[in-house]
Amino acid sequence: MDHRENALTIGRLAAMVGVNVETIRFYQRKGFLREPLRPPGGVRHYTPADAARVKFIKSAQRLGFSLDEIRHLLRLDEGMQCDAAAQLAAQHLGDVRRRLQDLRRIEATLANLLEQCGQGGGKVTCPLIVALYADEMKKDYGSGP
Amino acid sequence: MDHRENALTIGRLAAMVGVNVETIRFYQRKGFLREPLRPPGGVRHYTPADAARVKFIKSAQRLGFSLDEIRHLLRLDEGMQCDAAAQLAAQHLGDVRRRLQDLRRIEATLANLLEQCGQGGGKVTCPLIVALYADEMKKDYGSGP
DNA sequence: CTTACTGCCGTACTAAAGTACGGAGTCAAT
DNA sequence: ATTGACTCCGTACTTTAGTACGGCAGTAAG
Repeated sequence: MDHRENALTIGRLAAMVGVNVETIRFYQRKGFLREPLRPPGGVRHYTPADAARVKFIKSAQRLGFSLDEIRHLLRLDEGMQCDAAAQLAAQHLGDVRRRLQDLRRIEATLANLLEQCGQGGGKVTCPLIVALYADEMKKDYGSGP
Repeated sequence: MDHRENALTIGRLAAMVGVNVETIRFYQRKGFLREPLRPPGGVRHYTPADAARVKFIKSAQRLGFSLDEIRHLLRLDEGMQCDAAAQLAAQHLGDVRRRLQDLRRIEATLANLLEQCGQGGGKVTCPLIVALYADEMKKDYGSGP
């Protein structure tokens, strides 16, 4: 009773979640998706659960998790260990906040530089470039990765 | 009168700016650094200007410019075209702000999720994981790349 | 029956920004 | 003069997240 008409083939699954077919195959190779049921013909067909899983992956990526982190999350999902997931997420939140700080600093610097660029009408040297060269004095190299 | 004692060799330059020797060579291959003076022996030695240039690159990277963008910046530097540099920077500022927005959204979501994780003491399902699965409903796939 | 469309598969390729390696050559000091 | 550290050079490898390619098989329509 598995009328193949509306079977969820790889192509349909891919279209459904908005990814490339190759991406599905890639996830499978990497173990993010289990090998789905495969009736005699050899054509895999997927379940809505598979679609959900891929969507999960994509959602987590949108939240900035790497595939490696997502792999953990999925493992946790299998066991539903809330606290472990929360810990992972907390760690990730820390990362996100650090990146946020960096970006804010960058934004301020760039905006500032651009403002100066606009102002100095008669100056010969570009404040942006000068600032980048000057920046070297204010940073300590060797501490950062 | 180039007493080799304190000549800026590749190793010293690298240590000075806090990068790997191979990175210097890499920059050279990619045209970010000109081939430096090379007295008979074959050992390059660099000038403080080279160090400044590498530091420029690293500073710009800290501001989130890619090497490709930095290449432009450096070309502009050679001609000191302030307005072109400003335009490039403005464009980049736009990028930075977009990334900032994304990150802020991510931060809010994660923080929210974590808060819920802490609250629900007796719940079986993890809000984080559930939310990631649920997230699929709120996003439109197919519009983004 | 032929053409077209999918699906399946392994393999190879992409981009970015380096890192690592192995065999020479060179330099300063012991 | 020989050691040990450093340089030079080209080539190959790394990571992340996929994409692309080319050949073959099964199904559906004309």
